[in-house]
Amino acid sequence: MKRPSTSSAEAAPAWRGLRTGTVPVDRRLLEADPLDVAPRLLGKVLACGERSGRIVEVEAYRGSADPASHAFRGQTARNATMFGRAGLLYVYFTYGMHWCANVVCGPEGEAAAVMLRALEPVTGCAQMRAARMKGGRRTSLADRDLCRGPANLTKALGIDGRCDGWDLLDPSDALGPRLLDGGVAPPRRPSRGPRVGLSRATAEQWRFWVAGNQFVSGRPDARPQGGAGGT
DNA sequence: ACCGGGATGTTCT
DNA sequence: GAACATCCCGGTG
Repeated sequence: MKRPSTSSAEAAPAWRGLRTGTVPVDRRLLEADPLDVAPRLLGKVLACGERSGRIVEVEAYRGSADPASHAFRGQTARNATMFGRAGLLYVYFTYGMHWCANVVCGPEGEAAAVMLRALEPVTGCAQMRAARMKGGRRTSLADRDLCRGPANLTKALGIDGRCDGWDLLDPSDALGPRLLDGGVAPPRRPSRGPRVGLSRATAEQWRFWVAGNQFVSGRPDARPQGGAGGT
């Protein structure tokens, strides 16, 4: 028999199988420019109840300096959380049916956030799958697709508008959404490119992801760094 | 593989 | 009234 010995095409992430970790992310890490925060969130863990996943893809939104940001034209009822302290969860509703989750960063009073676009599931896959398939017509869902895409990951973790403004770094809360540091260093050289789904500021390369990771949304890395050799 | 469109409702012009 | 930080399905090569 020919067993698929998928060698290079499906290289497993370095942190596969590592523990989730229980230490909240240091808030000081988030009190910086979202362009610096975004790549440093790669490898951190977003958890909600028993469900958790490693962050593998993010986008930076730079508030008043960013025409594509919800906060570009100032504060409104929807984006108020973006102006809060670093570490809050900004959740908004879009396209009439989807929720998207962001980690607020920067100094309080300044609107800045990092949108979470994809997670690599770590725990609670069964719950995630149940949440994703609820109300849908799907009959199966691969682990790889559980938290792939910003709206998919919120649905998988059960995050919605009720979570807007939640403090992700509150160690006393083990049921709501939280941001954990499992001691895994972010990739030394993350991939980056334009943000997805925008009509403004399309030249900015403010999307960051773990190179070659299978759980990133969109198409996998066409070229995993220096792949000029093989076929 | 790639592209096009529909679902669905809040937000802002 | 248009746009929207999306997703899924079905059509076509």
